[in-house]
Amino acid sequence: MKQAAKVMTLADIARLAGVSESTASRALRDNPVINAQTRQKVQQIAADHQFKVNATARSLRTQKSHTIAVIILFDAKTQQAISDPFLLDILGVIADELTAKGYDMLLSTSKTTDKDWRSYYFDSKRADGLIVIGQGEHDARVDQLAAAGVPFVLWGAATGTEQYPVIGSDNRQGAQLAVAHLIKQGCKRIAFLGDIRHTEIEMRYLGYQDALRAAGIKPEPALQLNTDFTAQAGYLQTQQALFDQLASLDGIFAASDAIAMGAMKALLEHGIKVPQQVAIVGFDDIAMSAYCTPSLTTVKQDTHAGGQLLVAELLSRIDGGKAASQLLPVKLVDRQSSLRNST
Amino acid sequence: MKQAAKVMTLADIARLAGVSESTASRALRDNPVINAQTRQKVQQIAADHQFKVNATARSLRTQKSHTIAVIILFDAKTQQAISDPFLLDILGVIADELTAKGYDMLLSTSKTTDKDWRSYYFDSKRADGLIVIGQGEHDARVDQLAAAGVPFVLWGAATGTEQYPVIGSDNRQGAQLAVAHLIKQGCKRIAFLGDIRHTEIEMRYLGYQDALRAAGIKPEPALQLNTDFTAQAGYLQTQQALFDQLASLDGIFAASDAIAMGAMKALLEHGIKVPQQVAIVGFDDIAMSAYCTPSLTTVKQDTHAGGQLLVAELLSRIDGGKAASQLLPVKLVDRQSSLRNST
DNA sequence: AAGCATAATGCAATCGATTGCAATACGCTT
DNA sequence: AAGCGTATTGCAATCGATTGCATTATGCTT
Repeated sequence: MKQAAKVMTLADIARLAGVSESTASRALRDNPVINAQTRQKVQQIAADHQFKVNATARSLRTQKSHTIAVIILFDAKTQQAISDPFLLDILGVIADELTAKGYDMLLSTSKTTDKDWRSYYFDSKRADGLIVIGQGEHDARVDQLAAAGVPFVLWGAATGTEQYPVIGSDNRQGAQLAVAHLIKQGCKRIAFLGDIRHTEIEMRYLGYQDALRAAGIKPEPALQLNTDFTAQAGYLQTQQALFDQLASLDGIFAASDAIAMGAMKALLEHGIKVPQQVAIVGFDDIAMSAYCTPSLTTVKQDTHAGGQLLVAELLSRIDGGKAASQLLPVKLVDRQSSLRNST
Repeated sequence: MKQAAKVMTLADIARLAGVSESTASRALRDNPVINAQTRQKVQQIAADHQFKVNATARSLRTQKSHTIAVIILFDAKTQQAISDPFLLDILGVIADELTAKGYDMLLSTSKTTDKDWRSYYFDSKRADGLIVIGQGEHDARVDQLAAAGVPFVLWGAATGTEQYPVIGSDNRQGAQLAVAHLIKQGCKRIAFLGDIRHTEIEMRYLGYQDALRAAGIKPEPALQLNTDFTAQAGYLQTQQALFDQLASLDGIFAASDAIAMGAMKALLEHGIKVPQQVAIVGFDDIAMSAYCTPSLTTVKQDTHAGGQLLVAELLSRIDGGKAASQLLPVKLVDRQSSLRNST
């Protein structure tokens, strides 16, 4: 029993059913040109033997692998995305959606994968299409995919100039909501912690500026502090800001919840009361945000809808349809870190 | 340029090199039966055209897909693992290690995948082997893989009775270290928050009991509280414990950092000082643990070594070698949540 | 020059599922 | 019974890379 038995092929199933291989193949696929009785018979025999067709043989013949490659794209110099709960959320949804649609999912990260995605995944028939998560700092490989007409979609921020479908949250509006909320809580001098060299963060910075201007506050460039996507970076950057005598800060908008938590830790360590002295808002609504102390006000991204859309748009594209960029709504989730009871 | 050009095949490369397809194939693989000059010539032409052999054709002929399926196994009724940073850490390492070894990684979750892993992944040649992450509550599919002789390894807790290789941290020792630390900090009555129906957590409970007994403290069954792997479950369970008049609690050992953070939130909300009144230790050392307030004492699992070992053992097995269960060392990382300065 | 050993290469079969088209079977109408 | 139309099935080719074995080429020795 320990020894792997010889794996059955379609030929074995056909023999047991007393039909040819081609009939067995068509019957298994429920092709109506085959008589219903024959179909049922073949399918039963296959089920009895837990038979699955050889996927590689099928892929070679049909020129379709029924596999999607998902690539997590980030900078070699940042460790952020790899442990970001937001990322795992969206990966889980993608995996489940692909499974439901009969596709397998290949996963890799751009950290160690310097290969040409087109030839490696698409031309060599490993995958029928690609989902790229993240934009890094404008990776040329994404442009190459688009130029080559490879079916793919990207999770990130659409600027409107891309030649490929981008799906992502309305970063600009999310940031605007967050900063408007901080202003409403009485904040006058709000720092922005995030790396605007990333398109998504750049859009959040625009929303930050929108909210400031709408309140008649002139944005100060010195309050925009490039920060990697880790709690550690948020902590160190906030410590630096306090040392740099940005002591008149009364608000922080962080480009991610991880950054926000690090910043909050630095503030509390300096005896600064959150939110009374400095209020904080993050972005993502990861599961932990409700359970840190104080709980974190944040902008919620709908990872579920995002994952579903990525899959739906890509499969539409693969099936010959069009894939369009889409902007997902965001929502402010207010919690302790920003609520000053200043009604 | 937008239109996908016809994909080159090995036959095209062979024609350009002026050799047969079999020579081209052998040359591309650097087979020494082919003259070095011929090899170099073929390889150069392939590189000039960014040529990759058709993966499905190769798999069919060689009977090897060079793909590993990674399955995240958890209960349908728990949402835990899907957003656990610990999980993403280990997935990232596995992905990178497999890439480095020339393998692709398929990812799926057991939530929506009820298929027979043997026939779906192994018999149908989608994958050469499997890595299963987690044990859930003794999933029969794992036993079936072992019985069928499918090459796989599992991340979890080894009880010593498994017929397959299990790789995981020394959960028992980790818990023992954590609880011994709490006792050293003066804790007398320590709750255990975790679901012992999971083997890993059961081992942690054994370590918890070991430490209590070593200190001459009799373990109280009422202090073991089944808790799902979420911060929310930790929060609710701790609130319940406080309501149940477990007010004489002075320590909490949580089976994961997420649970610990939820528990800490509940304590702080009740005005209970951490660690002065109740000290807390978690398990995992996720990135956030250092940045919550107070920072969380925890048991560090070496996800990097774990991911590497999972891959190494599985590939050894696939190559005809033996794969052995391995226990990884753990380490207590002490931080604010448990340090009472009670020297 | 002939013979032998070794190096290098190519032919053809193989892997297992699918599918176009031809052949066969069946049912109905005249 | 013959003819026609439709349903059902099977043959054989195909997909593209790999590899066993035969063939050819080359170099060395006698």
